[in-house]
Amino acid sequence: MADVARMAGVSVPTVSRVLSGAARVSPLKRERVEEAVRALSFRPSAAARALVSRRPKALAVVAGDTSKYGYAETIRGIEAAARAAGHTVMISVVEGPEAADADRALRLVLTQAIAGVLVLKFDPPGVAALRRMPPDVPVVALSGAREPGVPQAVLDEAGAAEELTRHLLALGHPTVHHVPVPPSRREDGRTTGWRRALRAAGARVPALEAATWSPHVARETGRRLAGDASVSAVFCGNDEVAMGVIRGLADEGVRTPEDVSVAGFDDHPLAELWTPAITTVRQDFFGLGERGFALLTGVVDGTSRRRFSSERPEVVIRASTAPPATR
Amino acid sequence: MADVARMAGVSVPTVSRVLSGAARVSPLKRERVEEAVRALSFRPSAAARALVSRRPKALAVVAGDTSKYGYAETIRGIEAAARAAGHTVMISVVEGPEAADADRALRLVLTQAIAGVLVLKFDPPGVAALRRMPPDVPVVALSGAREPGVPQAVLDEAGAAEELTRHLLALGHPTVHHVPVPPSRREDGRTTGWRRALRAAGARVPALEAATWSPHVARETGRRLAGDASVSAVFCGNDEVAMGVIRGLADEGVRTPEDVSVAGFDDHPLAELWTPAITTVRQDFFGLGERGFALLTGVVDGTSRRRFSSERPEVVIRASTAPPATR
DNA sequence: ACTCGTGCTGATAGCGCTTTCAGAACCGGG
DNA sequence: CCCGGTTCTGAAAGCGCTATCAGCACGAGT
Repeated sequence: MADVARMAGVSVPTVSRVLSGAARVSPLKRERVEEAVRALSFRPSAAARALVSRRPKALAVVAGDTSKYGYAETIRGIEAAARAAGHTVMISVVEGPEAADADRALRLVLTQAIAGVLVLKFDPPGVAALRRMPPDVPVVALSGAREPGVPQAVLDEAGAAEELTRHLLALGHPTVHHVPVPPSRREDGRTTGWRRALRAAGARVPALEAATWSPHVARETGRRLAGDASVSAVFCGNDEVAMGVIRGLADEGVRTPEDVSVAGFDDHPLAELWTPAITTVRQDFFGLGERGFALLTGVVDGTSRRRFSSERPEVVIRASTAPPATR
Repeated sequence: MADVARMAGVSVPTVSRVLSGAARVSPLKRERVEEAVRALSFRPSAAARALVSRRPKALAVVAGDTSKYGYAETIRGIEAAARAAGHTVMISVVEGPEAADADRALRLVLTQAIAGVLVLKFDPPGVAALRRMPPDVPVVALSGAREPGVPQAVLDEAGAAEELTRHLLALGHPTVHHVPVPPSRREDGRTTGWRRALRAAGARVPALEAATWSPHVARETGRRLAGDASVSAVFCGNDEVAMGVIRGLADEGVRTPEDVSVAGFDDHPLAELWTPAITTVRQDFFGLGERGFALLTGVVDGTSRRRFSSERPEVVIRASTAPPATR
């Protein structure tokens, strides 16, 4: 910066003022400084800037996964919003549900100069990260169900799951089986909504199938379900699980939706292309990420009192759900 | 750090030595410092550290996308390797193929204190980012085809694509049509391999179908292809495109693989679950990310002279390819 | 007893920037 | 022509850490 100042014939603080755009500088000097910056292709050091100015333009995302559809889309939304606001995004993955896993992931980003942290609280590692977060770090959680505590952006999954389950019951299914994804707390919002709908309709509440994120495991579940004549509709924790279940049923000659209806969750980009096209709930993960970022900036600079941002996802009826077979 | 020093009854440099683990400190003082660090839950400032020590433990990933399967997996691999080495990962997305898009994305991370940059050169935005990279920043490119210039970790896509195309020809198909993904350079490695196999076999080289990343666009392509009796085998730029094509063919009553064989690329987690299970090429994107990180650390601290790391993906034959129909 | 390592420790000097703060330059009004 | 009020500018003081170097014990060698 001293080089730039020398070249432009001004002092270092003046260069700083031009670059940060904070204070007023005469047009002449501003012009000269900008020219020198270009000529020397000068890039200010964010490290030095963060060291002195105490409000870094960077944030960290902490998550249990980054490549699964919902996670990846949420991160994409965060990144887009952050980039638009001139913030850099750092990512740290929490490998497992233990406190030690969370500490390892957090240490990496908490030593960086960051304005705050966004935690993807979709699974046990995310919950662990949130629990281990030092109290002095601004944090916003992104999740599928509102909980007291930290500020959070949520997708009201329980409400949508309830509506989707009602849709299946309305088609005439006596009850709806459920293959959950691994819950982040005691019970996933999707499972809660499903249970609520069954209870409200006075339907039998079947035991939960084994929870999984893996479509391959879900395929096994589908095969098993094919042998159970009491199964006429299955609500899956997400679309990938639904794809596995549909495939597993098909392996055993059970057709969807003619013999068994299957519904998913998330509106995965491939859900519409699946055969049959999957009935699901459209989740705006990208928007969730954007809302999370907005919430965090509000928390950090105190411009906003808002601590919650909720959105209700939308049920999308497609071909994988139909009235029960008359068998 | 001064507080810690005071509490432990030592000097600030001694605390620094304990924390960085670089120099020798007497066990007694080390113990006292560690206790004080815990008691005060002291976290050293990475900004100050980077400012003075000049070799930051952070790196940036620049990519045209982050949520598509291959991208997300590669980033996951980078993050895992980086985290294991104590490095923080920053992410910046390049929105479009223009130099201005690249500059915007780069500015964000280049001002941060980073050891280097990993560019995902899978598409035009990635290429633009690479081109706009200042020469003084250590950089490694990750891509599907080796090119002169910067150090890079590659997946030899051309070789694998050639092998896959040969497989289709060996089944008896007179030629193989191709739906490419948008190429990062003049021509994608997958397309090159396909062309090479056709030429070597003396088969007719059909005109390329419209390039796309979108399975929905590919579905349209599939519908169109269904009307073309000369089409008996289709090699798609990736699995998602293959899924779209299969679905489009099915829309028009054309069965896969009985009427038309379809192959994909990447071994997407859902490829095996698709109906029919998709013949594809297994790409180790996670490993690509790991290799990219290793290459970058070698470039940065000069411990390694290696500038390339190449791996040959493996063809996976599944149910979507079969001998041509005798129609 | 005296020198010479050897190991550990602390004072000191920055890293590259922003933030006071005081001074210079200029304006219009009395 | 002097005054207070605006702008603008530069000198100086750090932000929190690490690197350097000198100093201090201590034991071994002469």
